[in-house]
Amino acid sequence: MEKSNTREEILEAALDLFAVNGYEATSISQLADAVGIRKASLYSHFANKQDILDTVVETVLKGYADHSIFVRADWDDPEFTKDKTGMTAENVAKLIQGQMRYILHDPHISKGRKLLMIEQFRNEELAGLQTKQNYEDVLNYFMGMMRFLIRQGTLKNADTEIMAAQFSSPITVWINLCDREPEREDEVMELVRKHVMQFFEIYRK
Amino acid sequence: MEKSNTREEILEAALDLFAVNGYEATSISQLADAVGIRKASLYSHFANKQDILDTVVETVLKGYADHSIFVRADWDDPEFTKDKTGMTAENVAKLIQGQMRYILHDPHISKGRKLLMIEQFRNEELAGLQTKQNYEDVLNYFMGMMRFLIRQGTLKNADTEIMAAQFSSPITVWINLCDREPEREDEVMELVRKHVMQFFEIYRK
DNA sequence: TTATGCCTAACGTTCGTTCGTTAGTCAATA
DNA sequence: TATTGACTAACGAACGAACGTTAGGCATAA
Repeated sequence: MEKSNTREEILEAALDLFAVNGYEATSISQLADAVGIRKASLYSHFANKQDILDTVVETVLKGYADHSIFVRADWDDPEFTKDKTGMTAENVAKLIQGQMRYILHDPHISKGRKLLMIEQFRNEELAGLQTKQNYEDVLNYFMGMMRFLIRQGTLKNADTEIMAAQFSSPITVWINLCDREPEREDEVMELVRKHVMQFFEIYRK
Repeated sequence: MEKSNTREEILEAALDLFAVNGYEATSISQLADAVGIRKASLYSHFANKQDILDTVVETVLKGYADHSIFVRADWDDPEFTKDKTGMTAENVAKLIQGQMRYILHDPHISKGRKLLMIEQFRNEELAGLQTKQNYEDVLNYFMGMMRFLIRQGTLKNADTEIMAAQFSSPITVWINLCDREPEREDEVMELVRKHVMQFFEIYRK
């Protein structure tokens, strides 16, 4: 018989449901139905409902730490930036669009993001995670990028924290829009292109 | 005997609870406890739980239509802009800070905003409201402002939709941050000041 | 044999909702 | 002025359904 992976299926279904309905509004029965087992069987894998949420969050967190674009980049490391010499407006626009497509469509990332959004006012731990992942890490990443582009002579010198906020915030807002209305992705991608082009224009040295 | 306003107290408490826990995760008993009556008494005022949500949303919507800064402004109307001649970077920064303080602290507005945020993936009607109120109306307002500032000769000519997105998105992101971590409001207000100053600088004609 | 994974059944609690009752208000009527 | 009846808003009690959780049984695999 195949090795059972029910535990992973439960976590998968839990993330699915929590990301749309939230933790409290998702019932053990719904979750069991989604997995295709009886609800009592869930307790062969987890101590209780809270344990499922904790494990889901842990998994999301680990996936983020392992795969996030934003925490792994180090714009002060020559090794990281050695293939970043052709950072024209067009290329950066394409880069950003690619990163957006990835974080919009990767199932774990997008559901994790929605979960944090939904639970941010009820769960203090998740509120902190939301600030770190979708604000501070993003801001830091783009601050590094701005410093690099200034150092390169592509952009003029200015407060990099503000530059990073002005560059990244429209993207953050548009990602949220796509999470809500996925059919607007093409429209948003065109806006992103225009945004990046115009940003490079106005900050051009 | 005093005229009873239990119905309004229920709606008040419902908005309170829905904005933090969401609709499904808020129980009729919690709501009754918050108001200080028995849960059966709620049914003297509303047909059922859904009716309470509908009325809350209706109320929030009406309050928004009546008081929103963003839908009432018409930057093409001379009557509206006649006292807007002194729109220097400093003055706009102060204006924005004032508007932010208002929408951050007005109880109805802030709770309504949180409710939309929490319910945006579950409730299609509220998803549409979220897009309209916190994206499209805001963008339109600032597009009008940008057109005005270009017409005045304060800012250089550029795609006003992108300008408005670049101007408003950091503000949107920071409002969300303050909703989650209110103690960072002062820090955010300083960022807003810097953002507006730098925006006027880079787009200066 | 032991351990695992899923099952059925049942637990006590809470859910949203309905019912009938009661006390108080108000206007019309006698 | 006093009596009546309609109306309202609150109540306690109870409903069936769903909640999260536990216990015990029964296969299969190690």
